Amino acid sequence: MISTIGGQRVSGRIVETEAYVGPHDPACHAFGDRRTERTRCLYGPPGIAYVYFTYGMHWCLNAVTCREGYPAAVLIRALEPLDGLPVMRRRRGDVPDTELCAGPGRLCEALGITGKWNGVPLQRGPLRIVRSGGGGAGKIRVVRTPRIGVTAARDWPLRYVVAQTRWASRPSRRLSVAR
DNA sequence: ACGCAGATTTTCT
DNA sequence: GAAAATCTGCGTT
Repeated sequence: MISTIGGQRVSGRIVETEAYVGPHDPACHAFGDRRTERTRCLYGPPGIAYVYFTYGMHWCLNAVTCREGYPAAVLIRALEPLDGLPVMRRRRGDVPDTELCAGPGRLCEALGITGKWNGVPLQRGPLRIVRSGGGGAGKIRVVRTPRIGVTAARDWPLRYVVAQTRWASRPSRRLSVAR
């Protein structure tokens, strides 16, 4: 994905995501069909950003999926930094490369994402998610684990991590193979 | 390398 | 008023 927020181009390859699926997912913000100001974009058309604030200091980016009216989204949890590492470091501080975008709050800070970008389209504009550019997508192995920081529905593993990547928010040791 | 607690504020009960 | 889709720093092993 690519961010040109603030006139600075930075990009990275998505290596870790989590799914939050509908009003019957106990971990979903819209569990129990909660239509509130915060979850408004979750119910919107697919392909837009759902950005929320949590733990008093962190922003998290989701891509809204499924159909309009059905609250579902994919949380972007980690990126392999590709372009604009100096810009990321300026925003994140002088941390090791592996910690620049490893975690939903971290990657939002590295990309300059705040609540201001809630509801923007992700196909065009300053925040874009594009198909992997020739990086051998389709050949990669993806593993599946329980979602992080989620106590509800631990038996419903909806976290997806590129196998053996060093860029995830935590190591993916021995895990079941997805898909 | 690992575990724990503190930070900090939005959102909803 | 409590909990939260987290991160960091500091303590101990």
